[in-house]
Amino acid sequence: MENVLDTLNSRGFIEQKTHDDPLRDYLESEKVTCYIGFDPTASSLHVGSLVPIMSLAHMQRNGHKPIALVGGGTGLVGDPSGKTEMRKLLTEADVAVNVEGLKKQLSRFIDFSDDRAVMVNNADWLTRLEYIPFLRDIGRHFSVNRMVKAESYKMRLDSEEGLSFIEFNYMVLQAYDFLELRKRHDCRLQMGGSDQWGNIVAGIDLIRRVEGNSAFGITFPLITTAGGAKMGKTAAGAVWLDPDRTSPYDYFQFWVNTDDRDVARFLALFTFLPMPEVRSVGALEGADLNAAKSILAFEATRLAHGEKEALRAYQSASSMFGARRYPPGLFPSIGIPRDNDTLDDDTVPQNEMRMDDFIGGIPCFKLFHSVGLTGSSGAARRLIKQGGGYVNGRRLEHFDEMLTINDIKDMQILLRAGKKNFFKIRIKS
RNA sequence: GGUGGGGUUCCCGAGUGGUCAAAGGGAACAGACUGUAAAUCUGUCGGCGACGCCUUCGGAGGUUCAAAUCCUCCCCCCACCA
Repeated sequence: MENVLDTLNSRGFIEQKTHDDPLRDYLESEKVTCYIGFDPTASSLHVGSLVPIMSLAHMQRNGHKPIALVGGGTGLVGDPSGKTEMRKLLTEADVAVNVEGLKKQLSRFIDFSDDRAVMVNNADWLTRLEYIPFLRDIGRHFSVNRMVKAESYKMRLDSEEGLSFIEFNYMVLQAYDFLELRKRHDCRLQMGGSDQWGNIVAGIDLIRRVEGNSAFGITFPLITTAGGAKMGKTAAGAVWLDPDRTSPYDYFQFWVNTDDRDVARFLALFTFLPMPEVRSVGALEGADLNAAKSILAFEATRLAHGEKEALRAYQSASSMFGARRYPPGLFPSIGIPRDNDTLDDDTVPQNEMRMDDFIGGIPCFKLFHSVGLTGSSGAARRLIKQGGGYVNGRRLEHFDEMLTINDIKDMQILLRAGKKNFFKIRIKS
């Protein structure tokens, strides 16, 4: 079997790693256990966490055993690495709720059955630590001189805001996690975002000092879009994996809107499609790339929300924007519908209104606002004034145009804001 | 604890009595161009059925015809000193 290191490398997961050859040998010679920590700062993971998640999934597919560590303990402290501001401290209750949410989502990507992967919560050991023994046993291994020089603290040390003592301790706690997992699960590989390098190396050092064992680390590159922005953010904020926060349809659309230049890279990172097929995308140009974007979106949605939701989202998009034609040779290995017989657009945002509501007529800008297509009715006015408001495909001329029963077509009214934002009102009598 | 510097509309950041819903930049949104892309150009960018009214400049009071701007107290941040 291909070394998982090569898999990760060819797919663009690796930014930096410790011990080149020993790490390779380690991964080749045995079934290893590796871990990544996830911050329970919210009750849902978002697209920004997908790289670590996928890397764990690759590990598992290659026969290794991943540990997903949920930072129920470290979440109480807050990681300052690479951050310009201190985070709001979470309460224990918040963290506990969030941990539950994360577990559920990770299970979609990683198989936790039969001990094939493990989920742990560092609150189990961190919250029981006693200060003095901890300082004497662990703290003595850390050099403040070195910590102060760590890149991860640099930004904060240089900033106006400074670095509080609680955050300064974060590195020590994360290093301790690694040691703990080494003891409990013989885990000797930690992975994480590039901002975690300092924390990971601190753990490796600690393991060596305490146990004399060597341990390894891999970091992932920070994924940015070709436009230079941090990947995974939209106007509405983060793109969440929780379907209640970001609907499968929006999730699908997020991926469809990928920049041309990012398509192949994202297919490699965020799907399991075989690399030879991914590389073939590089040959596509212009509008043909859109088909590849649909495939990226379909696969990404399928992984996060399941096949059924992915199909629904795909079909909704097709009915709103028109069906795609796929070059026949493109991605033979996936189950995206090649014909569009069974269109079903019921994942488009929608609500129900009564026929009676339209008898007196409703000013269109009010309606745009009330269904949530705009944030205020003033914004709806602007939208329509600027020519961005549509009803059933017809551009609205005036913001105060009245919508009446005559605008109901097939017992529905389709509103559109701008090019891509649809809302369907279903009418019941 | 002392001294000094700060907290402005999503973010950065001007503004030190009226001309301020508050410069400039970024982000965002819309339009044109396109391919549900990028880049570019144009417009918008607190709320309100809206040439007017209402709410905003850390919080609470006060001075004034008039306050983001002046005064008092309080909260928070930063630097240096202790």
